[in-house]
Amino acid sequence: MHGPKQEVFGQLARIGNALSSPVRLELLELLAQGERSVDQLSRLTGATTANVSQHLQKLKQAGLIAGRKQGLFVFYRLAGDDVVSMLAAVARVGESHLAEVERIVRMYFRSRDGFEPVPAAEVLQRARKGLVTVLDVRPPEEFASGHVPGALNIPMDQLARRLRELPKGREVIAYCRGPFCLMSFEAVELLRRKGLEARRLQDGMPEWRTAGLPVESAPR
Amino acid sequence: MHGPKQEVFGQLARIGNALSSPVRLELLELLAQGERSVDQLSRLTGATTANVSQHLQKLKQAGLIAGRKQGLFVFYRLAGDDVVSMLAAVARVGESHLAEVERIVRMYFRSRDGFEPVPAAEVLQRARKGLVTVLDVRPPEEFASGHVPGALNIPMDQLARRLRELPKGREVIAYCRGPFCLMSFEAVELLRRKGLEARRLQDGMPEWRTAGLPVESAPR
DNA sequence: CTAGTATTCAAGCGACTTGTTGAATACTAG
DNA sequence: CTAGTATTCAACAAGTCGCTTGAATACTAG
Repeated sequence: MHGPKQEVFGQLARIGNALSSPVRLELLELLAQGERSVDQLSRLTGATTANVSQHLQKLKQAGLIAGRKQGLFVFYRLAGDDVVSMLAAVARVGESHLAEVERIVRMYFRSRDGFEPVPAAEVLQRARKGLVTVLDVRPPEEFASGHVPGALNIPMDQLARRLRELPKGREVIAYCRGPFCLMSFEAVELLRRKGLEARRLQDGMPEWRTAGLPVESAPR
Repeated sequence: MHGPKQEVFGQLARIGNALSSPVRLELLELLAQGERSVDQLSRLTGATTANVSQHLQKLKQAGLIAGRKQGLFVFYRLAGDDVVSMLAAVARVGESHLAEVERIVRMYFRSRDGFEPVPAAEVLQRARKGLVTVLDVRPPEEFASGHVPGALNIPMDQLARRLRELPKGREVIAYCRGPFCLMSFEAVELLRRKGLEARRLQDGMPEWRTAGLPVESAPR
C-alpha cells in the first residue's frame, strides 16, 4: 500500500510528529511571539541548549520554523502565519474533545476570571477612541517584537509595583502570549483585587496578528 | 518546569502524536467521509484488523474520533467538524512549507489537471441552475453518508464504462475525498481524454460539509 | 592569530512506538 | 445453549525517540 497519497500523508505525519511533544509546543508558543535565539529559548523553557537545539531541528524539518543566522546567533521564527492558525486549530480540538484540557482550563484559567474575554475587534475600536487601556504583560523583548498599537507594556512580574502607571478610571484590557498563557489571567485577577476594572483580550498577540489586525513594533 | 500551561501542552501533544502516523492520517481521511466499522477500515487501508483497531484506540484517546457500538460492529466517526478544520490546517502548512509535499503534489496531482479547481460556492450556484453535472467518484457507501445535493455517483473504478450516464454537453465537476485523494484527478483526466469538459471541485466532501454547505444523504 | 561563545553534532541508554500474532471478549443467530 | 464473527487485548521483536554528556564547528572580539 503506497502511492502519492501515502507519500503526502507520510510527510504530513512529520508535522504531527513535530507537534507531539509538550516542549516543542511551548517552543512554538514562544516563537509565535517573535524570533528568538537558541539560548533565549533554552533559558525561557529551562531545557538544556543541546536539547532545545534538537527540538528546533525537528520543528525545522517539519517546516514549522525557519532559522536566520546573524553573527554567533541563530534566530528562529515561525515559518508563517498558517502555523499559528494550525496551532489554534489543534487547541480548539483539544478544548472541545479532550476532557483533561477542559478540566485544566476550567480549574486554572477560567476560575481566575469570571468575565468573558473581550473580542479583538471590540478592543481595537475602543482603544482607538481612548476608552480603554490595553496592557501587554509579556516580557519586554516579546513586546518589542510586536504589540497592539498603543498598548502599555508592564511585564507580569512587575505589575504589582507599577500599578500607578495605569491611567485612572479607564478599563484595562490585558493580554499575553495566547489562550494557554496564564499571565493575562493573573494580571486581571491582580487588577481586580486592587479595585480596577479589568478584562482579558480574547487570545494573545499571535492570534491578533494572524487575524490581520494592526501590529506596532519597536524599531530594532 | 511544570504548570497548567505544560499540562495543557502535554494533552495537546497527544493530538500531535495521533497525527504522527501516515496510517492514522489515512484513517482520519476515510472517517471524514462518514462513519465506518473497524474491518471496513481494515479492508480500505490494507492493514490487519488488530492494527487498525490499535490505531483507532490512539485516535480515540486523542479525542479525534468517537465510537458507537451497534450489534457486532463498532462504528467510528470523527469527533467533530473541528477535526476536519484541523486536518485542513495541517495540510495547508505542509503544502506551503514542506518542499517534499509541494513536489509530490506538483508531480502526481497538478500534472493531471492543468486547470484550476472550482471553488465550492461557484459549483453550488451553477449546479442549482442545472449548468453543470456534479460527479462524486467515491465508493457508494461514502456517497450514501453524504454528498453534494444532486450529485451523480459513479465510483472511479467504474467510470470508464459508465460514461454514457453523464448528461451530454454539460461541464462535469468531479470531486472525491479531499485534496490528497487522487480519484477526482483521475476522473477529470479520463473525461477530458474522452472529449468532455471537466474540472475538479476545490477539495472534497469533508471540506464542503465543514464550510456549512448543504449536504444530501441517502436514507439509512 | 587566540580566546571565548552560540550552536550543532555524535554517541549512549532507557523508554516508548509499531506491526504481528494468537487468544480473549462481546455480541448475534439459531 | 452453541457456533460464528467483530473487535479488543496481550505479548513480542525491531525500530525510533528523548534527554544527557562531551566534543566539534562557526563565528566575533581583540
